[in-house]
Formats: sequence, structure tokens, C-alpha cells
Amino acid sequence: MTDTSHQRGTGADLKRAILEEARRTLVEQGHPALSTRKIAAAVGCTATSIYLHFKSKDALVHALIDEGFEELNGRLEAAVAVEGSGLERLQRSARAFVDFGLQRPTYYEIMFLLRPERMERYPAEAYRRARRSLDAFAELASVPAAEGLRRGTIVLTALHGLVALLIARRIDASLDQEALIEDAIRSACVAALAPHAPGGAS
Amino acid sequence: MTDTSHQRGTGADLKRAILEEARRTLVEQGHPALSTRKIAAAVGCTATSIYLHFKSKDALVHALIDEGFEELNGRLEAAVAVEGSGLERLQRSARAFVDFGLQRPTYYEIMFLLRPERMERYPAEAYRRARRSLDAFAELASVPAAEGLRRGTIVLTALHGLVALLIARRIDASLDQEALIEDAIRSACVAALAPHAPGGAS
DNA sequence: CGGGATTAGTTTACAGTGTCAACCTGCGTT
DNA sequence: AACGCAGGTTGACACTGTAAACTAATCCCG
Repeated sequence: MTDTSHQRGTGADLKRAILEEARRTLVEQGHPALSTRKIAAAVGCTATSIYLHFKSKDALVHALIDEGFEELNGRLEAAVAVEGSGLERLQRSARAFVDFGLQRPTYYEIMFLLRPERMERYPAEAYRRARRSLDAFAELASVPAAEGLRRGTIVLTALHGLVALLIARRIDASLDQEALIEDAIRSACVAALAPHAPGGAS
Repeated sequence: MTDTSHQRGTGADLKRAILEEARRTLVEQGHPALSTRKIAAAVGCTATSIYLHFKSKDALVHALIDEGFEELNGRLEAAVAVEGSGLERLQRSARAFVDFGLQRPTYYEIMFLLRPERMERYPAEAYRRARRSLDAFAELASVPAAEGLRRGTIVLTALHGLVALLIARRIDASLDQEALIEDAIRSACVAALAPHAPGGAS
């Protein structure tokens, strides 16, 4: 028998199992329900074993954050790829961003709603990947070209506010949610591509 | 001696002291640093004594949330009161909202960044007061009148996203923050007062 | 084939957290 | 004087993340 009672597979199997269980808990019960002990119990190991495969609980969450950005970036790339005017593509990207947030609220939470200064440093290289959504908006909103980053950031903040308040159920229930989203996206995107607002110099 | 060693004042004094200490901790160290035991130690009572004056830790946080909304509403009312065109007043209100968030980030956190479903029910009556900021925006943005609530909500979401990402330091550091805020506010407010976007029927 | 070194787990323990139940204590009232 | 109660305490429970020390199996090398 290769089965030695403890040690499932090479040990990388346990890591996979931990990650899977963490993902399931995240999706089904949200980030605050993530507990090393609960994961360990579900997976059949002790809580401390998790630390053999992840430096800390935060590191485990980072892995899930990466998954989230992978999916989000995929959606954004797909949205940008479709033909259309600049405004159309920007709007489609925005819609993809919002849809991701509403369809994967628990992922959105760990990706955008967690205060980063309360977590261990998210590795710089991963952080760069996390910024790709912003880059997408910046590129599409580069009407005066030099202002792409600012315009893109403004679009991102508007969308983030929309998603954050929707997820938190802080939006008046009497509003038609779909109409609200449509309208908010249109406002943000049109403003981003507007020629140039008067008042600011340079 | 009226001093009976334990029992400071009528007991309402202790409640005040607890609230003060909680406020100080919140402002100086943020919401996650709020701990019943730490507050108790600082105030000179036991952790459980807090529960004589507050139903739960959440109830204590609710009290702080109320304080926050009191200040925010005051600022908004002051901003609206100043004379000017509708756009000007809307922009000033928006600016007041953003300034509040940046100057009182820890208050902003418990008011808007905490997932409400994870807290005990915030009393309905208090919740109404919390909505006054939205009402302010809705009133100012009531260009087609019937759409005031939607337009106001969109302004609120845009501002919230801006503040949330600024507080979380998720905004590219190379951007001029002041210019970003100005631009974001202008975009949101102008869009809110735009005559009517084409495309949507009715 | 024998024997360290390494790997992958475990047990135990620590320092926290919010909160509940039981107990005590001194004051005001009847 | 006795009662009751408001306001406090002690101690406990069930959690949390994680560090230290220990154990058992495997791998590689001489």
C-alpha cells in the first residue's frame, strides 16, 4: 500500500483540497466564514497543517483573490474584444465589471472590499495583475490620451461605488436595479469620453 | 464620601466614558481595533459591564454610526444652504460628502464600508436618518423630478466609490488626488443634471 | 543496506475575541 | 429592618489565528 494513513498524495493534494474547501466556503458563506479550523475540519487535517501550505490565512485569501482577478480579467478582455465604437466597448467593459461584482459578490468582497492595510502585503506582482481592470478602462477612456489614467480611474470608482452599495444592499429597494445600473454605466462612460470639461487649465 | 469605589457617578457616567473611549479608539485606530475588553480596561471596568449599557458591541458601534451621520448631515445641510445654481449646490454637497469621508475615514468605514447583514439590525428609525445624505442628492438632482431618486442614487454611488477607493489607498499614487476628486465630482454632478439620456423609453 | 536530512503531518499552547450566567454589593423605598 | 433592584464583578464558553515542539514516513547518499 502506498497509503500511509496520514499524507494524502504528495501533500500537494492537501493544498489543493484546502484551496477547494476555502473557495467553497467563500462562495457559499462569504469571507468572514473562512476559518482555518473549519477548513481543516472539512478537509480532514488539523488547523496548523494549513500553514504548511500557506504562509498565513491571508496568503490563502490571496490565492482566492488571484482566482477572482483571473475571472474578472477574462470577462473584461472578452468585453473589450468585441467590435464597436470606443463608447460601446467602454460600456460593455463597465457592464462586465458590474456583472462580475453582482454574480460573484463574495469574490468581489475579498478583491475590492477588504482594507488592504489590514492584510499582509499582497505580492507586488499579483497586484499588477489586479490592476488590469483599471488599465482596460484607462485605455478605452484615453480621449485626451494623457488623461487616460485619470478618466479610467474615475470610471472605476463610479462602478465600484455602484457595485459596493448594491452588494451591501444599501440601494433603495424601490428602484429598478437594472435601470439604475444601465443609467449609472451610461453616465460614467459618457462623461469619461466627453471632449474636455471647462474650468480646469492645462 | 459619595465615592463608593465601584460605580462612578450614576452609571450613566460610565456609559458616557465607554462611548468616549470607543470614539477615541475608532478615530485613532479604526474599527477593527474596537474591542470590548480594551475599552473596558481603558475605562476601568470589566468587559461585561459594557453590556449593562449597550445591548451588544454592535449597539455600541451603532451609537458611533449615529454620531457620524450627525456630522455628515450637518455638513451636507450647510453645503446645500449656500446660495447658488442647482449644479453648484449639488457639487458643493458632493464635495462635502467626499471631504467628510477623507477627513473622518474611520467614521466613514463604520457608516458605509461595513456589511450591514453582518451587524445586528441597525434600528429602522436611525436608518432613516442615515439616508438623509441620499435624500439631499435626490432633491438636488430632481431634473425630471420623477427620476430624482435614481439620479441621486447614482451620484451617491459614484461618490462612494471614489471615497472608498481613496480611503483604501487603491488609487494610483501618481494621480493628483485633488484633480481626480474635482473631476469625478464634476462628472457625476453634470451627468445627474443632464436633460435626459436617449435610448431609454418612457 | 544503513543512516542522517527532509517533508508533512500532529499535539499542545497562547493570546485574543464577543458574550452569557451567576454572583455580589450598596442604595432607596416600603 | 427587610426587600428589591441597579450596577457592577468573576468566571466561563466557544470561538479565532498562529507559533513551538514533537512524530512519523520518505528520500538521498555513502
